[in-house]
Amino acid sequence: MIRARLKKRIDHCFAQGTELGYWTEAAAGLYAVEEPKHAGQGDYATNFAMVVAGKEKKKPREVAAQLVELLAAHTDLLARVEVAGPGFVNCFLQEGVWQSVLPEICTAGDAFGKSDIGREKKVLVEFVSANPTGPLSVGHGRQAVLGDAIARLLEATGHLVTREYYYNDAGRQMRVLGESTRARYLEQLGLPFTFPEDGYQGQYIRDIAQELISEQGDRLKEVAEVAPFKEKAEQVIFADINNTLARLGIRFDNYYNEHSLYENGLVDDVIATLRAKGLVYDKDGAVWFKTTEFGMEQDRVIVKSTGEPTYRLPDIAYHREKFRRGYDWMVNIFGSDHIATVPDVLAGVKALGYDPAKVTVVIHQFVTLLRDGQQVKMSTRKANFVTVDELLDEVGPDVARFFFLMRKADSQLEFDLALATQQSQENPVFYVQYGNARLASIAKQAAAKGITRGELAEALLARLTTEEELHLLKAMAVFPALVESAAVALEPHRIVFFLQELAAHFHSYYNKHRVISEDVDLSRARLWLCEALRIVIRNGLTLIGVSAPETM
RNA sequence: GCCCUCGUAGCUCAGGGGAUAGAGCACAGGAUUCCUAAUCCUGGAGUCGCAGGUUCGAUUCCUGCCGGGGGCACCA
Repeated sequence: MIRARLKKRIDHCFAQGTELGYWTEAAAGLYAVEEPKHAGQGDYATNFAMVVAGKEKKKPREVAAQLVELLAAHTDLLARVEVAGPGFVNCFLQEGVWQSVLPEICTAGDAFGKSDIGREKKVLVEFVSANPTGPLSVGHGRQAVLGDAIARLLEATGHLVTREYYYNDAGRQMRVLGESTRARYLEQLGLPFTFPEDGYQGQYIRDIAQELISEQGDRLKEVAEVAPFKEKAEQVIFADINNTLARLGIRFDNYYNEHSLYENGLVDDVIATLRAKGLVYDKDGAVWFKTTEFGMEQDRVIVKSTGEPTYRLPDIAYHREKFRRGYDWMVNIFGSDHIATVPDVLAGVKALGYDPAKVTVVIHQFVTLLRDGQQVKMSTRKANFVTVDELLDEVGPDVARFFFLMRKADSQLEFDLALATQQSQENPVFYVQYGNARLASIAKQAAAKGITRGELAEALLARLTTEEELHLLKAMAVFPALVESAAVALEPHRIVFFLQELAAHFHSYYNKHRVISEDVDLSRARLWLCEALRIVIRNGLTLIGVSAPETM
């Protein structure tokens, strides 16, 4: 917020300079105002002179001098301006500027960090989308938390968000699930059975079979259809998945069933539409989509010679429905194993006359799980995977969420169970939460001693002048811009890193300075500082769906 | 073979066209008569995978190579 203020002034100087003939408008919008890495280089620095000099073929130092001259009129904001290094202009703010962030934060409260840059754009965030064939694995967990945090960021920045779970309960996978369940059912009744070659081997299938036996007895032993087994399994597993998601604090607005696309003729309609456009042809008994028309190496089958569609076709139909439902932006969270489906679907969208640029796919890499220092290889079929439920039993939702968001989506995430469980008191999430608890405790202590913050307008915020206090004020001032950039980039890990840094600044401050002292004015100013910190930490934690306990 | 992605401190990872590349863990030492020690302070640690190119300036962008992961089906 302070940076934006300074940027405006520099933009103004740029315009003045063009009028004065110092430079042309060639460098408009190309220079930046940023925070220097090192102390002594000012509160902010701009590469203005280097960028302008590059365009004008001038010497950066000369341009810098001209900018300094123009900035001299802004003594209300700037105390001092220096030219440094190859031509950086370092800006030192007037005292009191940083303190002005406190009233903004404290007045905004829960709203601090929120914005309306989304302009009520309708966004569909699709994530998890696991078919109900088994419990959610740790990999799904990462996706669930990532998707939900992205949705929270978008909501905080003024987007109208729908969280959607796309699933299919009609495909081959589900048939195998039903057959697996029937096999276990017969097995547990002591009857002859054949377990499907690629069946689901998890214990949960046995549990479902047992449930069927206690509900139905052996009444299903002669049933030829797989339907009753499949339906039972689906119902139990979906309930389980939803329960897991609820434990993570994740709730979907909509579950979209792939099967409904067939029932409503939407899949056939895609073929018909593409065929009418000449983008589909028959070969070897299959139906092909001319993806080569969209820059791909080969055409793709969308209906197999058996008459069954491939996954691409309903995926394309589904995405068309997203457009038809009126979304302005579609965000898909996929695991890296689904990366290959993306170009096909985007080509389909384009072929149907919609703008693929409105679809953003966030690909996240796998979770590598370490148990006892050894990597656990996971496979859904063989059921030797760690479920999100098991993880939650061990570490709880706050730790799980925080850990899943500690890495950017592009990076593989190493989840060390030994670290997350046995040494949980050393987890970074507690470090941040402890900061919040300390802040709450300080407020309580102050109240117990009869010291209140008093009116914000009357607080002597100018008393906040220590290096640590200025660090904290600067850090908090960045928060709204951080939330915006994290939302636009769909990168919630930035919030996690910010929180860790802010908490570190606060813990350090706490150990060096006393908030509550004999100096009542100073105490009050510092209590307001703490109040602002509490707001920022809590708002940040809320963005990633982690709780902010007041005692620990 | 082709496509995507990653390669930064002993380990796990941030960062990213600019001025001296950061954090946590681990390791060593220290801090509490006082607001929660789940905290803090001090210390060492790096050819930013390799080689070219673009640029006033590259760890960051481009190309190639090497290495890890994922994907290239009439599986999803």
